[in-house]
Amino acid sequence: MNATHKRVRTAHEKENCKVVVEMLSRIGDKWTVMVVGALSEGTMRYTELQRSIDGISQRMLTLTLKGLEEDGLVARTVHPTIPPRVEYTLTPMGRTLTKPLFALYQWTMEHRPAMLEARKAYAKAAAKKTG
Amino acid sequence: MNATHKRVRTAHEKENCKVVVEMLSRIGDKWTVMVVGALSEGTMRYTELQRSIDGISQRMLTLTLKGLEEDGLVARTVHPTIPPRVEYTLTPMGRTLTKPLFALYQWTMEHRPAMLEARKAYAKAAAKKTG
DNA sequence: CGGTATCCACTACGATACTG
DNA sequence: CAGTATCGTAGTGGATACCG
Repeated sequence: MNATHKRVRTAHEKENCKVVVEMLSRIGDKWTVMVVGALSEGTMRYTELQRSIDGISQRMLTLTLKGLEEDGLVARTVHPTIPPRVEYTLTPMGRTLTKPLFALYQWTMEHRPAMLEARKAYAKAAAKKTG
Repeated sequence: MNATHKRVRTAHEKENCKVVVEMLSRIGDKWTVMVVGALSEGTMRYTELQRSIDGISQRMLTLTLKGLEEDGLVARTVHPTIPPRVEYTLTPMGRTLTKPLFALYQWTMEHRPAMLEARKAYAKAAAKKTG
């Protein structure tokens, strides 16, 4: 609180917002969330991931895994056998990410129906104006 | 827990993952988070938002606000004065969104240093390989 | 003031082909 | 099996100009 009528400083001040945005751009994209989700169930091989994540291309799987590895969220282990066996697993830090992701999941489940409703209502209102 | 060595069913099963992804694609993008962050401090006018969100274009501000309004997360109030005065505010549902966003913010603050470290280490390791 | 409309650059991504 | 390399395209978003 301060003496003026103005706001208190919250977590949503500009600077703080930017780091969330920065994070979201790295971990909040479609494929990254899917990969983290898949790996949250345990270690997986490249092809397993590809099969378990519907619609992902080799290119995107590779890029996504590289990004996660670069950020220290996923560990890559190569078993130098023939044929090669490469396993991916969440690092301890990577595992902690599932918690806020789960918070988002809960929020989603709780509010998705209302949002879908809102969208229908919005569409209806727009249609009324147009037609 | 179940009898097999396999996983228990978690929030990260494919289907559930998809709704999180779907949500993220609507509320997880750069500008949406910035707008929600700005509005978490209270009602704001269009131009105020534009000034407070660094680098946003009119186009994106308008599109983002429309999206949020469509989803029932932001309410738009037009005061038919001259010059016009349009105010945006988070709906009750919109305000609940700040909570999981805050969880993400906390995670970010906690793990960002480690991630930056990891990235440096990764870059160094890559450089060593290349020569 | 609070937008809309148009254009255009950039990039993200899928498809495809090839490799150790 | 686990990738890399290349290409074409569709969508994203900034810049600019204009409107009620």
